[in-house]
Amino acid sequence: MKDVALHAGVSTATVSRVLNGHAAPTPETRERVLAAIEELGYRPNALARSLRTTSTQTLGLVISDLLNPFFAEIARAVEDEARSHGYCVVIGNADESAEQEATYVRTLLDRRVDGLLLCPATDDPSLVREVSAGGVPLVLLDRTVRGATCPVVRADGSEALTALARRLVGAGHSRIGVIAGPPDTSTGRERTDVLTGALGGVARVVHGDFRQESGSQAAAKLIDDGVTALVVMDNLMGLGALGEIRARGLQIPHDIAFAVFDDQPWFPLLDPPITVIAQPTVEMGRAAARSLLALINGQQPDDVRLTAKLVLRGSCGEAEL
Amino acid sequence: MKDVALHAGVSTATVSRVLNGHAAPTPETRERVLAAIEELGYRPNALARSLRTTSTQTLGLVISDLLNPFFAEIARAVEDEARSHGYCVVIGNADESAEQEATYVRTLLDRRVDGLLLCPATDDPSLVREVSAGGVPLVLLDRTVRGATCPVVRADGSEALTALARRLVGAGHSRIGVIAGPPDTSTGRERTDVLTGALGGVARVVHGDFRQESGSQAAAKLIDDGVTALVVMDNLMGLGALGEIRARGLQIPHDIAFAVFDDQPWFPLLDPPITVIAQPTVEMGRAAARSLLALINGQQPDDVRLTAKLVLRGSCGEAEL
DNA sequence: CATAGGTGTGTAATCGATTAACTTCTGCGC
DNA sequence: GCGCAGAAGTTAATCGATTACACACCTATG
Repeated sequence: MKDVALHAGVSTATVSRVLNGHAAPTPETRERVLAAIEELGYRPNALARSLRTTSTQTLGLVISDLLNPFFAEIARAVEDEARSHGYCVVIGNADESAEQEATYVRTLLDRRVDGLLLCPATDDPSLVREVSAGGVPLVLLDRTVRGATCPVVRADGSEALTALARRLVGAGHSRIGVIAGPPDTSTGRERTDVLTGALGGVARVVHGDFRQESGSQAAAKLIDDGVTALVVMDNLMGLGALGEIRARGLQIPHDIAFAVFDDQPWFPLLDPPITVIAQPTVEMGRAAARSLLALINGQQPDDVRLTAKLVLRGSCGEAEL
Repeated sequence: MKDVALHAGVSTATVSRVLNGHAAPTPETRERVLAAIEELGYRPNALARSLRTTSTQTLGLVISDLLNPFFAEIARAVEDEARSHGYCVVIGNADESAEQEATYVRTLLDRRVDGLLLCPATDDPSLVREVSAGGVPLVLLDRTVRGATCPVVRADGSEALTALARRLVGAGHSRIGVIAGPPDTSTGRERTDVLTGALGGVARVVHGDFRQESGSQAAAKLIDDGVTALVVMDNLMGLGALGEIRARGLQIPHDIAFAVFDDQPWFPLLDPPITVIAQPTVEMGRAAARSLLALINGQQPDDVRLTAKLVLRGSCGEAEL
């Protein structure tokens, strides 16, 4: 920057003003400075700027698994929305581990992100408190924690789950397997509670860890237990469960009815296509980014609750109804 | 930091020395400083540190599409490897657009990443030159550009493609559709060249843009053209092509043989399971990160060329052979 | 007992920007 | 011709770290 100033025969202050579109400089001076910048191929150092202004124009996003298309889609949406407001997004992969999550959150805070979007790995509120204590704007996404005091953006699947339960029971299933998420995540618990509530006594619940492998294991257990329908609470576990069903040569929906929470582009391609509860991932990501930006600008955004929708495709024997 | 120094009754220099595990401080001083840090909940400002040291301990990764599981997996691997060496990764989403790619690259450079990993959207070398001119370590991943002078990490599918071609021709197909990537990407061209070369005159090539929609359109065109086999050069286009095949009620492999470049976890679940050429994504990501770190440390890593493997599953009528 | 050599700390310059406060210059009114 | 307002630009402090150099103190040595 000093070089540019020298080259243009002005002071660094003037260069800075030109760069930031500030009040003062004469059109003529401005030209000279821009020419010098061009000629020297100068690019301002974002670190120095941020240090001075205490604003990095960056949001942090900590998710539990980049490989899960659900989170990938959310990340993409967050990024789009952020970019359209001049912000960058730094993504952190917690790998469903509370420790890694904490590590990432601290790293991001150390780098002075202007705000943080978090999909908490567990419902333990201590990390959230730590962030809030540091005064950094925080929005929770997809999952919440106990006694959260910050805005939360999530999808509400109650209606869809209830409708699904009604359908399964109506179709005569009297032993229905539920592959749930970890009981220490809000989504793991809430979805399961709603579904088992709606199913009455016919539900058999096994908890997985939101990963493919746990899906197949849980499916194996439930099938051995004689269930005639399987509802899986996450797409990766759904993938695992499907594998197990295939491996055993069971026919969907004849031998077993099947449904998954969270849609995937390839679900319609299976035979039969998979019935799902689809979450509005893009809207969730955008809404979360918007809430965070509002928070950064000193506003107090409300919680956002979007509704997930039941999409009937055939894997629960809809044709037969 | 000044507060910590005051609190511990030492100078900021000493605090810094304790923080960085430097030679000097007495165990006793060290204790006092650590206690003060603890008490005040002090965390060093990474921006200031980076400004001073000109090292951010951060790698930039610019990929063309986070929603493509292929890139998501690579990103994940890069991140793992980087983290294990104490580096963070900032991911940028170019959306298969050269402009956005350039924007992201510049943003990352402005933030002074220590090195850059790039999956170039086109084979135009100007952006690569720009980065190199800035003296920032750069490694290309998955794709290369014309006259690249930096290390490149990619998967070689020649053998697999040749084997696949032999199989299809051997099975009697005389009109084989190829859905290729954009001709201005190195992978788009090279894979297609190898395959069409091995197929002789029976290939019908349509170029897509690595997105689902273009896959269905290309498939429609080729099927109308009467092909009896379809090879798709990327998993997203493969998804689109599959959709088109299903929509037309065609049976794989009876009515049409089908294969995809790049494996996906759900391909084995289809009926029949999809024959693919599997790329070693995780190894690609790790290797790229390692090459970049080597470059940062002043070494001169070689290009890395991993081999993609043909996985026969049935969608090309393997059972009948 | 002066002197050299080590140790542990402190002082202050530095990284590259932003910006408050100040200087200079121009033009205008009386 | 003097004073003064307002515009254009400069000087220098600042953000929060790192680190070269200086300094004080201590011990071993000739």
